[in-house]
Amino acid sequence: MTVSRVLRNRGDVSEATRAKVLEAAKTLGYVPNKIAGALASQRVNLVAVIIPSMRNMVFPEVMAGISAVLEDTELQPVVGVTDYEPEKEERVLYEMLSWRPSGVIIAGIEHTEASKAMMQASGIPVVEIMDTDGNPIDTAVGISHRRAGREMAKAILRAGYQKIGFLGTKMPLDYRARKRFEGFTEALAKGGVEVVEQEFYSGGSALAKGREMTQAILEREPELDFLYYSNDMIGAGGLLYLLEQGRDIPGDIGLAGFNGVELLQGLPRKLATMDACRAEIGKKAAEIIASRVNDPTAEFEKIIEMTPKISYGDTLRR
Amino acid sequence: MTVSRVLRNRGDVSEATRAKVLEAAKTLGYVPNKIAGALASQRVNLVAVIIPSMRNMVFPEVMAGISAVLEDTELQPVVGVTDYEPEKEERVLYEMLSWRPSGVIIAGIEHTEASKAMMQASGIPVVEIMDTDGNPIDTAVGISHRRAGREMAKAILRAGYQKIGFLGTKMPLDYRARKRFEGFTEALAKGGVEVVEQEFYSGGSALAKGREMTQAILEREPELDFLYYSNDMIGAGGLLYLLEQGRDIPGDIGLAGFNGVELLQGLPRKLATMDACRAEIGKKAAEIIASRVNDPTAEFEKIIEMTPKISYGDTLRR
DNA sequence: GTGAAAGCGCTAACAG
DNA sequence: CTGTTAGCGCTTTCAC
Repeated sequence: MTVSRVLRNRGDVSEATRAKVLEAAKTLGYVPNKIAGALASQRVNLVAVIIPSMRNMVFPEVMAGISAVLEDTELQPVVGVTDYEPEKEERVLYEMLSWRPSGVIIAGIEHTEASKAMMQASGIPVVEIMDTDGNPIDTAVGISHRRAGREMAKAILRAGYQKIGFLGTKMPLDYRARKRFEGFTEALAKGGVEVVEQEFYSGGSALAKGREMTQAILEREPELDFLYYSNDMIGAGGLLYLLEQGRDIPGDIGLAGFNGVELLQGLPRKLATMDACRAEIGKKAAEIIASRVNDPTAEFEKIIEMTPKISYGDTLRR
Repeated sequence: MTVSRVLRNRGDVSEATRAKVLEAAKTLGYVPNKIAGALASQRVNLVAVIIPSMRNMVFPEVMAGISAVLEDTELQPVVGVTDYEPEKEERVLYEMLSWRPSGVIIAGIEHTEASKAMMQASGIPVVEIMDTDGNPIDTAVGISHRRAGREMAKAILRAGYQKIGFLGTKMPLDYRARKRFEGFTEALAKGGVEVVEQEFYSGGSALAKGREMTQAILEREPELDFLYYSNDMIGAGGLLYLLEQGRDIPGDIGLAGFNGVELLQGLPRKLATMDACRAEIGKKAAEIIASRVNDPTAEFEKIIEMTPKISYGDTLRR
């Protein structure tokens, strides 16, 4: 009836009735039932955002980019977390799709067959973010992690480091970290250099783990002159440790991480790193969803690759 | 019809038909429409979780506690972010309630009148978390920040520090930080000590800001012998700065933060802090929601106050 | 400008 | 065990 029209500012309603309705709604604490609304109108202004974790620094920033863009639209993000588990991703996706969102933004480009089928069948725009090394279902926005690893390797070679160590997470399902490592070793190999020693961790405070791992790897292989960390947090731990040891950085030994986290600004030395373009990725992904929701017939690119830049900081010679 | 029954494992269905339905559903990539289901059954297995920010370390941990508990139930968390703005909280709440969730978990105990009215009128369990200094709508689970401030002040007095500086965020709407500060000054006053100097910041990398602020406050007031930070991140920045300056900690100058973030484990010295019981709060809040959803008539406590413990670390004399 | 009627895709309750 | 029926609270469409 008329009430519905007022609450949605649609159609012509006289000022008088309009005011009356608003008044009544407020005093009653009335909140319209979107479930019924969505069922009737076949429209849900929700965008499913599916990410592996909230504790990674990376994803809150992506979320911020998404929120900033969607804020100016009718759309709202709803997040689901997968803990890096493909089956959980599948469950979360199923759950979210059953609410018939207007679009999906999902981290990564690797998914189970069932997940891919669901997204394909959903008929809504799907944007896979963070990684462009693969075949997107619909659109992918991100960086090439393989390339990121290669670029870092080249910078290290240019600087003349020779005995390289790699420190990372023990996560078989972190495809992006793995791709970086692959690109890294591949480019080093081209320069005739190889990764001499590796160290992996899981769980615990990343900063503390970074210390421990750095100590451990150097005990096993004291001759290392460069340490490449799979994320900035463990890199920062390593940096702190080496400074305490009085090592000459970046002369005697160089360091680099990955991500460009804000935290690094406050460290005694700036860790070399590579920006993962998190906020831009979120922004772009949200823009794509928004525009395709408004105009489902519009053309769109399949892959949008951002170019991360190396930041040399104080731990990597030029 | 029967399809509905098998998809929900309800009622008796023969194995034969059951298998057939499942088969068909899978090949078609069929995802049931929860919107219609919710409308018909008047049940929505969603719990609205409303928090100020995702970038605060604090809230991801609370979320983890909530998720861990809800994982074992039918319920699912859906998060909304308010950016510490009361009107945004109001909008987010309205939006979420319009989807008729089974319960609400909301950070803080201060809300606009409209927000309170909505929650009251919703008729669903509401748990206000993080803060117990105030009048909960329904149930509150958290710590008393006023008390937390007092406890820290007492520890500082016991240790004999005399000239205290306070460093915090420029956030008029961070009620919890303010309550801590109030409790802090109040308890100091009882010991005949007062906060000699203050410094506030907003925006930027907390670690870097902690450095700058510490330098600034000590330039203005070099005699300070204790610095109380409103969060661990700026405290960590201050710690790093003072170590570089070669200051004797905690002899010459003491430091303390607030929150007990994991990051602190990896610093050169352990910053004194006070645990905010984040994971426990999330867990307890989710348990309350879960039990009240299962049995709406059950009795429940209005306020559940946790007791944070001081961790002296290496920056506060005993 | 406002009301009335149909129906969105399910679930619940009841028949068969 | 399986089919039928009547809504859930809105939006949409069409009359008034």
